Amino acid sequence: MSLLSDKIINWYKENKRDLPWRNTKNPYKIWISEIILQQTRVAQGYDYYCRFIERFPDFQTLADADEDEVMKYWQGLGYYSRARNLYEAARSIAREGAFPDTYAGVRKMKGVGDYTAAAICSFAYDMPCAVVDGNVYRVIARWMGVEEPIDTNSGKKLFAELADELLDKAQPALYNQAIMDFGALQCVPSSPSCLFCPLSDSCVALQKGIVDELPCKKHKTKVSNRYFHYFYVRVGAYTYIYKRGAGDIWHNLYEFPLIETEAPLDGQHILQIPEFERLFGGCQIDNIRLVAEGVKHVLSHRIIYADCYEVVLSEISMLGKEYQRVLIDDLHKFPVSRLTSRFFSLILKPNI
DNA sequence: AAATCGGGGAC
DNA sequence: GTCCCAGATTT
Repeated sequence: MSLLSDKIINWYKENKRDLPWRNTKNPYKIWISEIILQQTRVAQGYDYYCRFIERFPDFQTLADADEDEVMKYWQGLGYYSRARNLYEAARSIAREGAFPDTYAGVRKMKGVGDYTAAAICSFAYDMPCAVVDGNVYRVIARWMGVEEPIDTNSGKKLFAELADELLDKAQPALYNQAIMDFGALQCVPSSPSCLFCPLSDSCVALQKGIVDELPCKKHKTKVSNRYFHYFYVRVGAYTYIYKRGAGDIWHNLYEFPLIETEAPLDGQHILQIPEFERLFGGCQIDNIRLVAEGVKHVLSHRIIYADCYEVVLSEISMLGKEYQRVLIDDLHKFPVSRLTSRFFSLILKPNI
């Protein structure tokens, strides 16, 4: 065991957070917690974990559920492929009969990469697998003064090797938990309290005065704009929604009929484009009005500007078969994006 | 190797 | 505004 392990574990015993997915060796619960926490802060995922485990206490219950319900429990969390992969993996496990108990078996599960496999195997099975998440990158980069970028193949390989060497193989679960909590609470990204850090006397980055520069990244994510025009169709007590397909954001979430344009387009012009005719051709439009304009919705790599129109159709009108007709009162049952959720509350709640 | 995939919170 | 979060998958 290294110097790092002793000091971090001692720090952990004094500063650890009490979290519901700790103090269990149940691989299912650990798996669920790890998927929820991918790129997600504990504070954001905490309630989702509790609700998810309450509704789906084991993989068989999850496998027996409808995918729409699983997505509903994921609504608002983001990165929805996690929920789809989780469901697919649960059905696969149900076919196999038992949760995998080898590293290779765990690593093959849909949505489980190197980090999550190491987390499950160390926490549930006490295997000597080093986790390498954002916290670990930061702690190792700073403590050892590694200036290699963490977002390149060679950089990831280097940090994985370093993490393996530093792992306390006698107590991998405890060490892994400790180094991640240490990164999350003590060795924080911005303005860490190095004065009160138990590693300050051996931290290379602190000695060099480059704590704030580490870890290094090579890439910046490019952000582009998208322009969405939604149509809240009203036919009596009914409206229309559709399920988004693969190859784009919000796969398997529902939303109102949508026209996307490459640039902003106002209400005068939206009526004249071919997509509008394709959507509403054959319908008798009694009324159309703009209910929300230029609603800004920010994703990590996109900025969406969304309009929403209310379109009142006569009773005989029908949209294409790709759209499903649902009671307006039932809209809340469908899994939707945060943006669509906003439109729901905007439209469905009475104006004061 | 680079892009894609959400949403929220800290600064 | 910027950066990051118990990352994985696709191209």
